[in-house]
Amino acid sequence: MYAKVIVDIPARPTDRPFDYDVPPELADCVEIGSRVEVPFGPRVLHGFVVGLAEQPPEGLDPGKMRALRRVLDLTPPLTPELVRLAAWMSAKYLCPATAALQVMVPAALKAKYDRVVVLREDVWAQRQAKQEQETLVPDPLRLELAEWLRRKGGATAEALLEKFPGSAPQLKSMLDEGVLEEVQRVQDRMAVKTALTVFPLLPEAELRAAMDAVPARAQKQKDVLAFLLENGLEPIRLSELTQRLDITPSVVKSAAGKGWIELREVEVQRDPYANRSYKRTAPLPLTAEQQAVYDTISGALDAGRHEVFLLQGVTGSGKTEVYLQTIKRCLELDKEAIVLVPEISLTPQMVERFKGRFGDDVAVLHSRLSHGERYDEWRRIARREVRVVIGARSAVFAPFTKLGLIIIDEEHESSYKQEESPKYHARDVAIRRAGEAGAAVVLGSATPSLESVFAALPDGGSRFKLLEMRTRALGRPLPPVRVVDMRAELKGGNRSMFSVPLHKAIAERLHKKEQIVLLLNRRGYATFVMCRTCGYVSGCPHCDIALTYHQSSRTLRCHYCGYAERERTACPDCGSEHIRHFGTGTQRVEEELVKLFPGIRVIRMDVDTTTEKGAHEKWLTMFGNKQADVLLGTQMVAKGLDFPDVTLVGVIAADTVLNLPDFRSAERTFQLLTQVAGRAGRHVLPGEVIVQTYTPEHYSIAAAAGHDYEAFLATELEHRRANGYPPYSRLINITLSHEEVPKLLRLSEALALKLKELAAEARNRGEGGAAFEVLGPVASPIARIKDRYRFRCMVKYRGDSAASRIVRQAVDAFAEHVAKEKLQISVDVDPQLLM
DNA sequence: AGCACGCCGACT
DNA sequence: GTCGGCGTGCTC
Repeated sequence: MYAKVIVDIPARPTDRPFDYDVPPELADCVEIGSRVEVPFGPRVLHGFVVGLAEQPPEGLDPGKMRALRRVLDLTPPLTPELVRLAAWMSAKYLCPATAALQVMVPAALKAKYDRVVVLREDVWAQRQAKQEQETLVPDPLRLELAEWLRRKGGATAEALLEKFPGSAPQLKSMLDEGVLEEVQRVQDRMAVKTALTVFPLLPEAELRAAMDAVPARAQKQKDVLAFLLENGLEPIRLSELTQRLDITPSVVKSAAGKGWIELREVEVQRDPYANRSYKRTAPLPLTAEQQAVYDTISGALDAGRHEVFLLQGVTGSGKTEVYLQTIKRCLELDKEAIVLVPEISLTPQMVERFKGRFGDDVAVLHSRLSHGERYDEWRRIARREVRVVIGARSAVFAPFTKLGLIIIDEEHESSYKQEESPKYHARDVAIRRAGEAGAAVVLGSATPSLESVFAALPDGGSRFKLLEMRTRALGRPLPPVRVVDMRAELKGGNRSMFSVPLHKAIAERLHKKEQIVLLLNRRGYATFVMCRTCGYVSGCPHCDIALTYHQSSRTLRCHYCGYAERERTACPDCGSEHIRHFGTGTQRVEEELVKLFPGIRVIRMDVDTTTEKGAHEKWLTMFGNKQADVLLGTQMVAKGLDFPDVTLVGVIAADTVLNLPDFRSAERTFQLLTQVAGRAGRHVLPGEVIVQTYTPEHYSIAAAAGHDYEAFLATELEHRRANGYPPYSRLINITLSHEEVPKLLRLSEALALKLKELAAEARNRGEGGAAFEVLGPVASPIARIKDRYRFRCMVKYRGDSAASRIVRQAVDAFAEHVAKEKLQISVDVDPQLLM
């Protein structure tokens, strides 16, 4: 048997399958999706099997073929379906196939390569003999070194030098002589957690007899046997047994020595939710609107039909309940379901609802899990122990085989796009995967992305089916939104960051002991340092970007290259001491709140206060317990929170995002305002929203204030159409970088030309490439990172997928420049951030 | 991506 | 004469 293997070198020349001979003893356990260890040139690598054949591959000298060394897992971590999905991703997002495969498995399965020094015993023995013959005095350090390495079986050079300081010359000479050899070792990071478990060895009658024969002075051992008999001879964890009987492990070990029981290492799972119990909840009765939506989706589920539903429901319309019941239907059909939520809304509140409804049938995947925990959750999925997965972006790759439904909550969220390679969009991957599996997709949002809404319109080909829920489930009206013109406030002499109406509303809520959510809509939430005398801003010497201030270490750091410097007390340009860091903004708001309302209790949520693990949860719980009056934060307070006593939502400055040079800025502003407005008055108490802005007339702000998605949509679609932006076109961003500007400019222009040529050729052959436009090259918004200058070409196209192919051809044509002239090219298909 | 192979300058 | 610089080419 022969296998095609993608090796884990994410580079262009190795981005293709390599053929290997499968030795007969491995033939039974190699499958498509298996992780294998293969020889590759002088090295040993990990790879994924993507093809199997009985016949040797054609066109390859059979003498060149080498054999798989081993199969790394008992069962393949990927299904053939996921392997096909990876191939599609590789073609669509122009990433190496191995990058797509790797992103599908937990990090614990990623190979870690390290170089270790090992002793060549044969060569060493030879040298020893020769030295003895020549009666030379051996170097004691060499002897020690060799002996240590023999015992340890190898060590990294660093570990060796740490153990034997000053042994560098010996190390070097021994390597030169071939006594020591440096080899590459592959490490499996997968660590299965085990626990010692007690197993009875004898059948019941014999065990009982043994117990009766235990002498009185071994009372504790007797207790152990009694306990096991009482519990029907069930194996039990050693830790639990010692705890229950209040004995030490030595008691159990003695008993094991008598041959009554045995202790074995048994794999256990780290269940991060093990110590919590969830109250089981029953489905709630659906409103007529919810019922209609449910019926439509379950129609597709029952028929096993692939269909994409766009569920647009106002905030508070009860989308989650519809999800839960739809999943239930899916499970009744013996199919599996994936739920994607933005990382930020994967809160305990959300997890609780799913655990409460489906209990142990749910696995939760999110970034707060440790590698080990994540791996364990993933294994529960792979082993078919759960049928529902809820998680962030990468949960779309859950290794299910009977997938019936994928739900994407808050589908407009930009966090579904991965910003590192592979730069995939979970929504598009989900639709592709569901298409192949015959599964339904539900995209839920109160403020769907323009792309998705367009896909539901006849103009967009009616690829999605629109389902609407226009009323809130608890019958509460959407809260009134009051827009305050900050220009007028300024004219009226109010220079504070709180307008008169907001100030008054806060005071009122404090008086009534109701709660307030304040949003400071600041992008990047970065703090930078500026001189108030000359305007100097501390920038990174290697990148064209301002340094950000890190309070914990009192340093200025670059987010792009990691450069760091100490906080300054004087301006390096003019020497002035009026240099200060401009806080997150939330800090300043907090200060002013405390000044204006003495005694006010504020919880501030921003990067400074939420980096610690579990901090998020802690603050929200405190707020939920009414230990604070105000929850003040950045975007993170806008999502998914549900606190009954919140009756006021204030937006300090609505237009900060609006002024960014990105065609999606109006869309983002509208979405954010709508989301945050939805936090108010969700329960009995009526809510109110106050939005402060310098551009109250902007349609995104006006429409959000009127809860009028249609109005926003109409204006925005027209705007996009007029400018040829998505959804009326699609984009591919190609960033080139080089250390020298002239060369970079020349190569960028050559690439743009090549793209145009290839598009023209494709058009002539009738293979697509229509409406394929190349914009640029222009300098990237961040014109330099890590001392490399950056230019970008934007490809704007309509319709089919030929564009990815054309871009790939162009990039391939530049492979030589990449290799020889240190040019770097990075491609982002469907970019979400143009910055 | 690594690593080997291979071809030209400053040293015992 | 040799050691070693890193350019280029290959890995089933």
